[in-house]
Amino acid sequence: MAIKRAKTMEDIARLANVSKPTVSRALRNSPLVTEETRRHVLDVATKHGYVINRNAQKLRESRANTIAVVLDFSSHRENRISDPFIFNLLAGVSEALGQRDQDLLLCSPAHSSVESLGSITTSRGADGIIFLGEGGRRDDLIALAERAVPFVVWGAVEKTLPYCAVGSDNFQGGFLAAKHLLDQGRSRFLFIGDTHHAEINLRRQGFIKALSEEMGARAANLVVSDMSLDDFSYGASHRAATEMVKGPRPVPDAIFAASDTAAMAVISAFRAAGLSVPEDVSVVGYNDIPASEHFHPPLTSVRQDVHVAGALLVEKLMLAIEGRSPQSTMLETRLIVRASS
Amino acid sequence: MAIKRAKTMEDIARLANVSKPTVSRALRNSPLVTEETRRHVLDVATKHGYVINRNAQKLRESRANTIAVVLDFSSHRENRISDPFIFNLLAGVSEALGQRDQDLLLCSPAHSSVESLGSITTSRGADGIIFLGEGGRRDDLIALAERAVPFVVWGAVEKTLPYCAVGSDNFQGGFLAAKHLLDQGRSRFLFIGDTHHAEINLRRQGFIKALSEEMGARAANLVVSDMSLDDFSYGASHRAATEMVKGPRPVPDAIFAASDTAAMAVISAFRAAGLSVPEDVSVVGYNDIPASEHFHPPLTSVRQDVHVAGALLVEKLMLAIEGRSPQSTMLETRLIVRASS
DNA sequence: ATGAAAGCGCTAACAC
DNA sequence: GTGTTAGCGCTTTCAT
Repeated sequence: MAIKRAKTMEDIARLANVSKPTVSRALRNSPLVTEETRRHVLDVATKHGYVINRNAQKLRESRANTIAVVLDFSSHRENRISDPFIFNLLAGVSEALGQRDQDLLLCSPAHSSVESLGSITTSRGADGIIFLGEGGRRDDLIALAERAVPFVVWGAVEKTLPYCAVGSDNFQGGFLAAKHLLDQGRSRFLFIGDTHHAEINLRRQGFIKALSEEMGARAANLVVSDMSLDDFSYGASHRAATEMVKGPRPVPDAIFAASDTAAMAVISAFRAAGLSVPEDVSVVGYNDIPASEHFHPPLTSVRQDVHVAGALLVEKLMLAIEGRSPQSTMLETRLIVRASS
Repeated sequence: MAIKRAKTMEDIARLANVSKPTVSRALRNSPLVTEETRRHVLDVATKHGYVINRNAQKLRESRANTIAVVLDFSSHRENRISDPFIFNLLAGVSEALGQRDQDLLLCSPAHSSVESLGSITTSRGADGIIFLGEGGRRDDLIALAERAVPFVVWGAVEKTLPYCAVGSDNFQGGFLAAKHLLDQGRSRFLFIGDTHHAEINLRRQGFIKALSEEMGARAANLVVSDMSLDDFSYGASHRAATEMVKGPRPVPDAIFAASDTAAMAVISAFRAAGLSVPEDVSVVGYNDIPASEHFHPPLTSVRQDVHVAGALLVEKLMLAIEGRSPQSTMLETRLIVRASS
């Protein structure tokens, strides 16, 4: 059997007795071609299994119809961090891109600096970039905003950012968590999370805000403490919580952890130390990952709609690519109350 | 500010006082260029922030250095199926591709038939395809194997497959699970899983095999039953298990569920019915998803190395692209014993 | 409504 | 070692 060279537009043109541009127009549903000709061309094309060469098309056109999505796997793999939230987000983005017929180029930042990621657009491999998480590279992102690279970021939303961000309303999430814990009659509060992350810090601010509003009413007998973790893995959280339980009494009776994984670890450590959840201590997590519902006890958590998030990220990026300047948006958060609180 | 047109190779050539091909050679570290010239060209290129146009390059070259990865998000989203195993696999593949400097084009089968996915290679958007899960489209994959499209599949590994597959040794996994349950002195066995899936069916076969080997020794007082679920979600599994507990006694005292999610659901249902795990019933799951370790009780599960799996998938696909015919491979499975059994 | 010609940015063949 | 020429497969003028 002879080597099969893929059919080109020229081949189809010859087979259909028309010219190359006519084939092009027919395939693109141009109004400049007779319905009859179009039918004929399409017939011939499908019969011969013709598929357009995307690379030639991309070279010729100004747009690649491809979006680069940057997702930091590495931090997830090494410690089996188990917070699958980011994957749900990826699914949301994937679907939104599919609806717009955009290809999704998945990039890992591990192998490439933000600098070189920026060049993915100038190298015309993609029209724009979606960063799923700022991953401690905010400075790089700010630098990238200077260059004419269309991109949007899932992460903390702040007025001062020079780029478009979409993110959960972290402040509101923390606020809701605190309100709920106050409603349970708790008084010794603990916040768990690495406040070096902007998102986490906002959650803490909302948390504190709700508590301080309450201060007056409750004769200032509220106690707020912090446990900062720079490693969100289950293991690290568990160790830290175990240490804490061994420490000075009384231990907190209300915990807000900035991730479900950490919340689960803490619950586990507390129970191992003989404390009951929610009897002795109420716990609230963040992200409402699927496992939270099945945890024992089922975990109260702050949920955000990843589906909407994905659609929003894509929509804004499209605007950015068209040269407009989309606004950042915060997504409503919702407290899913379960047995852990 | 004037509109910035991206610099082309020609621009760099002019700026460096050399010809276009020389720039090309310099960038590609061709031995056909003086070290001095190369330095000079590279200097000019970096100084002017030149990045090569990947589309032009792809059009010209026979390879795109891009791999399409097909991942069925939809089944995961709708019922929050929560088995993040496939994402870990994606991470493994992503890393392996990164190491080989291959781009990863993420495709959702929802928007595209296998037929059209096959054309992604002929359209030169990618050199080959990695299917992460056969997702009930085995017939399509078999059809695709007829066409000259390089692809590999994560899924069931069987001698008769006309394509290259990489997968966990499902038979061995089921076998190990049964052996372990037998070691716990159990006698009323239940297998949970949709045996229409080839992978699941193999797990069941290994499970049955181990039990039947034991039959002789134990005076045939073993009981084996099945619970088939066509929906692996936590909710469906939970409902089915709840029904079962209400049914005729005695209930099983040893359960092997073909996914961790289902295992968790069953444990939860059984405990709600007043049964204890592992006192009354031992449970073993499959995949060892991160949540398994944190479940209550921690779940015994069959683990497979996704990191190795990703590397293997990529390696074999590369061979396929080079025109060779890589062999299918089964990955060793390991039983991670935890408190649930 | 259709065709002829030009050119997107790159690399491979061939000259020198 | 370097430059010249040609062409990858497509879309877009510009004719007709």
